[in-house]
Amino acid sequence: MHLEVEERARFEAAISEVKTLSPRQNVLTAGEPLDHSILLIEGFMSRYIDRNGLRQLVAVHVPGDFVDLHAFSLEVLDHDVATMTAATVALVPHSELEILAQELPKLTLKLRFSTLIDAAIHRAWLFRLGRLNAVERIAHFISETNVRLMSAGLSDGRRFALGLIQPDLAEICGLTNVHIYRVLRQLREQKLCVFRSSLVEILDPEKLADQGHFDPAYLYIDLQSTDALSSHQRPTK
Amino acid sequence: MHLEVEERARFEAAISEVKTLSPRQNVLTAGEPLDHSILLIEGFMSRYIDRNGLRQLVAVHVPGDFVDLHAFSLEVLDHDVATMTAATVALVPHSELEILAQELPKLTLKLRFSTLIDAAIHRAWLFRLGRLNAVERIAHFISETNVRLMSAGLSDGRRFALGLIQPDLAEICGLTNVHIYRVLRQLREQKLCVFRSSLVEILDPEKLADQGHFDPAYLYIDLQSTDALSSHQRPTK
DNA sequence: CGAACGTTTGAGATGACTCAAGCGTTGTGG
DNA sequence: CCACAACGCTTGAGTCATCTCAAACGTTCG
Repeated sequence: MHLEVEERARFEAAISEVKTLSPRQNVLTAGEPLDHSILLIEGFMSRYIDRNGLRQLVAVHVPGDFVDLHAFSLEVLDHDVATMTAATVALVPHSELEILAQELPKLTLKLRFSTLIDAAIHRAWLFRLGRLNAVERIAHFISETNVRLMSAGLSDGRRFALGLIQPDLAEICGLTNVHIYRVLRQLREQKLCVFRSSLVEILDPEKLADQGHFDPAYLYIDLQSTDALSSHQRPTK
Repeated sequence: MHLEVEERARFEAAISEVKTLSPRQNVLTAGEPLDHSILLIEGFMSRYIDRNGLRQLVAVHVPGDFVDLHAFSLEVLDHDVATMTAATVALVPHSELEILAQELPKLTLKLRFSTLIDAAIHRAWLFRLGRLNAVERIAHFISETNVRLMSAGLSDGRRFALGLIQPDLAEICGLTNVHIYRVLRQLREQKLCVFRSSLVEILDPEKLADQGHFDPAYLYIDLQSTDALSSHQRPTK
């Protein structure tokens, strides 16, 4: 998200606390009332639905993402939030967000835009789960994550660090972890990409994207320019 | 969505055109720039992703829903929009929405709230596709639709009209239409529900919801009160 | 050093798919 | 108004992708 100098300053002043979180830690639980939102500064976090022990990830967050900005309006979340790796987060009280909203309408537009991107990513995940087979799902996820991390300055387009393990991929792609292993082996043998727990290496980004029917348009990222915090193309309105 | 008298009047004044659409008609195409949003007044509409001929529905809209309010900020959609049945829609120019946003901040909050519900429904669909089997997916979808239609005053909790055919269910649930038939037969034989193209009859709503691991919390509907337009619980902020 | 957990591998089961065909219904044009 | 085409529904047989269960091995962490 591209912020003007003043916006950034005001936004940073609104942060009530910066916290370090340990890996694999539950952070928020569905149904809890919330009075602040979380900005992810470093590390990876996830949002997931857990019903009767059936766990499905609905989002993976990379540095620069607001993890639960939607809680500002919804007040209560319909899902849980957890860290995947160790993480640094900034807490922003909803009361401060309300003040910011009134004083900096352009910033509000940018924040709203980011919740809409979040929804667009949900839709891409729906396509992935509904219409792609196992190999294609993984290829799609890795391609998507690669683009998002490039935009955050955390991937060079071929290699990036990711704190995910095979059971995570299973919960993301609606598969079992045993099957994830077989799919990863296949991607390795096809020389498309190598997934080693904490490091992903994409050998052929274009073929991988093809295999996953991936087109980054829905991320609304201006691939020409990136900035440190994360760089969803800014709304022109 | 609950609107105050003034809000409703101003909102209705913002409508530039009311249109009747024929069934099974494409209305918007991904990538097209948009300068207005669509409010569905009567009938059913869908949003779907089509990549290389693979079609996946990402949303079904019922009367009272804004179909593409997110286009107001995104400007371009990442998916297509179509009618499922004959439909009546109201067009609201984005320029008018912008004026409304400035003059009626509370209305803006309500509109934003409705886009967040939209995202919450996406997440429930992710759970459905990622973690439920065929019978459970259909049970979940029918239970969800029942609650949404009750809230719109279009279901009594046991019967409702729906313009969907079996291939639609297939594209919603990530299954093939042949398999949809077998699942529907099973639901019929289990005396849970009967789906007859244009009429859905739920014989045991509670068991059906159980079967689909369905909990309506994510719809943020106040099930005590309903109103004609649609009645997402209004944000208190 | 042991426990917990992730990874790797195999064998067998099964849910959903594919292909194929007949039937019913709807809409349309002659 | 009838004939036909298009499309949805129903059914069966066979295939295949993914799951389940089980077990061994490696790694990390306390």
